Amino acid sequence: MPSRTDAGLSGRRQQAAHNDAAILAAAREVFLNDPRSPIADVAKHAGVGISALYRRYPGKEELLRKLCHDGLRRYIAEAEAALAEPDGWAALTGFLAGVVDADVHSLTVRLAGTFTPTPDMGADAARAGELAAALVDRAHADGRLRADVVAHDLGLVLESCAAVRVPDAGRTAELRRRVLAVMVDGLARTDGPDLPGPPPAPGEFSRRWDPRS
Amino acid sequence: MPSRTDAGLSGRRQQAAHNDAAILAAAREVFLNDPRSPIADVAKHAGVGISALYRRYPGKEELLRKLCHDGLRRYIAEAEAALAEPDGWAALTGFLAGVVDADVHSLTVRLAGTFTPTPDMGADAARAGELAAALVDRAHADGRLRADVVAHDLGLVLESCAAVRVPDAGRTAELRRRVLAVMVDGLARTDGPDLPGPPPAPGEFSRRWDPRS
DNA sequence: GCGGAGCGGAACGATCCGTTCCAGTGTTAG
DNA sequence: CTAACACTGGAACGGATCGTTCCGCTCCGC
Repeated sequence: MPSRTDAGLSGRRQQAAHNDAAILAAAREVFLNDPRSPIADVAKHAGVGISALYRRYPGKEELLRKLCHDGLRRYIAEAEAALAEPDGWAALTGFLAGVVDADVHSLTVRLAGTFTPTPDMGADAARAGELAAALVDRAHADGRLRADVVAHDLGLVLESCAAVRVPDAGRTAELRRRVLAVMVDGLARTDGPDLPGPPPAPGEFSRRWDPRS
Repeated sequence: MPSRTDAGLSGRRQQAAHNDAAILAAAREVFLNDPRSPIADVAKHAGVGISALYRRYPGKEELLRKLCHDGLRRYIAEAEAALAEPDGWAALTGFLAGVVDADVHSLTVRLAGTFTPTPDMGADAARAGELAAALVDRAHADGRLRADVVAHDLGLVLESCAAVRVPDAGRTAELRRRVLAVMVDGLARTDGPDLPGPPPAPGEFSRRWDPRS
């Protein structure tokens, strides 16, 4: 065995490790573009055959689950990193920008429903919710966040930003930043009237993670 | 023949007229929920058989085209109605609210690409673009609209709002209004920094209407 | 040199969906 | 009153799609 870690491999093993990454990257790109894409498109996009894919994942569902769970973990990581920021308002806006840039919400939202979630994912989703609530609380404490904004409004904001999509990925990121800037300024307005309608309820967006149906 | 108009019919003709409306309403609901729904779902949802559908439309594509074109016409009507408003800012916000409430953007955007557009639709799309530009110009003239907002930013806003979707249609409308309120306040901010990134270019969103591919 | 891990891609079977077709039914013209 | 017939519901068909399996090949690693 060449080494104890996966680094510094050569020959066949190196190609396998490369394919690992290529398949995941291709899957992200393809399924982000259209969650119902055939699995063959992922293989083609990764420049590998279908076998290389089925060697790593038992089926399509497992691949989607992994992609989605990775996105959820990234969401949590962004939230934790943001909470390290001392300024509550900067933490919140930085978190939103990070999640939007990483295209995490597309990953989790657009893929949800295409597979049956695991209990693990439910737990992570719960943790993500707590972190988001903490970010909102801190922003409120700073007095910079519109008073009647609740934690679940973040889901609304992220979903809205994720909807922006053009063929070019880089351009998509730019346009999303633009939309986010508008929304952040809207969230920052503290002298305006109350937001209309009942705020989003907990179940309205997180139901996707219930391990059923 | 019972009458010269379609009003006041009876018997079989009345049922036919009723089916006309039921099919269109069902198609709107079903295809809005998922543009790739099978045509049989539309018939089931309308409480009619598949024949009733094929009697009215030569195929699925024509139905989608009609739905989409209707949405586009509604967009134009909303814009024209808004332009009658003397206050430029109220015209713009009223237009946005009208389009969001009517779920027009979902209708046009989510259905685009599922059929080949007609030249007529291209012309209407161009007119819609002109009206949107006029609304933005007037809001700018009032000094209430953020300076670096361009006409095509409206597409961004509408697309973002249309992304909000929960199983219940009424609740969806409420949540969209909430998101729109945030964005409108963001658009109203005139003392902030410039919006990031190059603004949306004309072709980036209207390409859908080109009668090709 | 050899065993086998890893691979590419053809083949298969199931499912889905648009469209066609046919038999039934109530209406309306004469 | 009755004979067309406009309209309908839904079964049946054929084509397309897609997830998965399988087979033969290559080339690393011992």
